Amino acid sequence: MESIEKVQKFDLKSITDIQKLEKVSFILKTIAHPLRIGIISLLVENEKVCVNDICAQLDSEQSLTSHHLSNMKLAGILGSERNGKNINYYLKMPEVVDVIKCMNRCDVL
Amino acid sequence: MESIEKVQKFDLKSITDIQKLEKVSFILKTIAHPLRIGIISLLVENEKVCVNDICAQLDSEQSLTSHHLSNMKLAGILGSERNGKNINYYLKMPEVVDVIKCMNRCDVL
DNA sequence: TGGACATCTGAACATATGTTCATATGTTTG
DNA sequence: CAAACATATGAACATATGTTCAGATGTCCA
Repeated sequence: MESIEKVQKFDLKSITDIQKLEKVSFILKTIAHPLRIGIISLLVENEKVCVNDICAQLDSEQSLTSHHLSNMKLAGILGSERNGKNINYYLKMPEVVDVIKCMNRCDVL
Repeated sequence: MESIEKVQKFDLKSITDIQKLEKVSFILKTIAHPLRIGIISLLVENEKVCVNDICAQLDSEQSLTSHHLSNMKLAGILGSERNGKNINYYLKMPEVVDVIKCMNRCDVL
């Protein structure tokens, strides 16, 4: 798909190759879920949160939340560190917050 | 899931309810695909493009491209208008461009 | 060490999404 | 009106994703 490189002519200067297009869409796909956006939102105000907190705040199932967290961690969006019995998650890719803020500005929503 | 409303305490002021969270994730999910991002990129420089143009620029299949286009149209991201034999697509939700630009700023990519 | 707590993990399943193909629709022009 | 062109559409399929459940793992503390 060499011709996708032509995209770079069209003003999104840093998107030059298909690999980048795929990385961008991969990240977007990873955060495109209500619960995940909820989690990221929590991480805007709170530097770190543990699964328990998230479940309490967002009224979500522990196991499901955990699955979503490891998914986002795997994708490089979150990091985690154990603190005693708890495991805290933090934002490793702060840019995703801007993405959500962008969308949030959307009139049509 | 009433407690998702608590998200609004956490700095993303305009995300107040689960419906909004779902709308935002719906839009993100809709654009999270390499070809679709390619199409949106084309629409940054070119106000309108037809399927034929897209297929030529992005080296994509006509039918597949058409499916993606109608999907994005259905989601309210694109609009279309016929011009003779061609059907031109245009951006109806310019905010998605900012989303891609945000991601593009991401170091980690 | 054993029990309570916090979290993860993997299997199983339901559902959604992307892709291909063959064909239909609409438009222009000779 | 027929042929050529541009595009849409629907069925069928493969694959990816989200969810639930039951149980495993790791940590703390009496």
